[in-house]
Amino acid sequence: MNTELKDYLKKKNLKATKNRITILKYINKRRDPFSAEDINKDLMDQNPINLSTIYRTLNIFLDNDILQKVAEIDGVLYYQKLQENHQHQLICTECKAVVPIENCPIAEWKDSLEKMTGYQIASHHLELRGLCPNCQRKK
Amino acid sequence: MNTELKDYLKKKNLKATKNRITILKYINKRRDPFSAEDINKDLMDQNPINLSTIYRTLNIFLDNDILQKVAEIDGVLYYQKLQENHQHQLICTECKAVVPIENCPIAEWKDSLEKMTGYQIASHHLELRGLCPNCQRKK
DNA sequence: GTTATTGCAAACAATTTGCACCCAC
DNA sequence: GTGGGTGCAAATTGTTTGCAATAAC
Repeated sequence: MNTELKDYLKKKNLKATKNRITILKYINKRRDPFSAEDINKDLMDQNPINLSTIYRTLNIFLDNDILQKVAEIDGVLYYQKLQENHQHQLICTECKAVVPIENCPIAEWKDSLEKMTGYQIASHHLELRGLCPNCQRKK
Repeated sequence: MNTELKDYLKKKNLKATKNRITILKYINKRRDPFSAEDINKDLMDQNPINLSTIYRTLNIFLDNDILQKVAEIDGVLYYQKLQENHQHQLICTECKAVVPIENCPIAEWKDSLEKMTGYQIASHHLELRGLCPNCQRKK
């Protein structure tokens, strides 16, 4: 049972505990960013896991390139499964729904920006905010 | 003394207190993003101001379009004087030097993104990171 | 059996808040 | 003089940590 996930963790030199497998499953299922609190609430009924354990597991998953931080909003960290391809977030300011954006115009802009500034640009972080179609209707 | 700053605050319907003028001066001088703690440390010698007061003042300045939040890093909020024209930050990962970037490719991209997603995009936040010319030489 | 992981409670750090005093108007 | 601004201490909130019990190997 869950042999695949167990092997995945072991390949990363992580002990395959019940909690880690539960959290890993959760991460794999969710397409949008989530917080530690989200995990805690969503697993409460089936597999309650202590908040400290969730935080510790998230940090271990970050270190092992399973997860990535995608935002920090009002003092809350949001995570997402590490994406192979570069992507950004479009967040609804009302309901907090998130749309991942795949194509990004920054790449093409990078060269000219490096020439202008002399900087050697290594990475960037882009967050867009607005109203989702649903919340527009409610206004 | 400081008549200009006093009038500026009064025009915004804010009482022109000593603390507010001191903080306003600080904000006007600084070109790069700063935290509440930065203000506290930098004013410690000349004009010590209580941290609560600094936080309260920053929030009032945010509400009155004097300030803007520019980042939230490791649980710390960073602010900057509200810029008339839209701008972003290019931050050196070594020495933390900041170059403000005036032109931004997102504006042109906005329309097509709104069509694609149905979102009504209100704002965006872009942060670029890399090595400044100085720190490149040192490597 | 050994060592890493877990749950619990306590610690932490940034920010906010309640309250009595004080200053700008 | 009055009401908003301030300092102080205490509360709050998300996250981290110390420690004893436990589970993975």
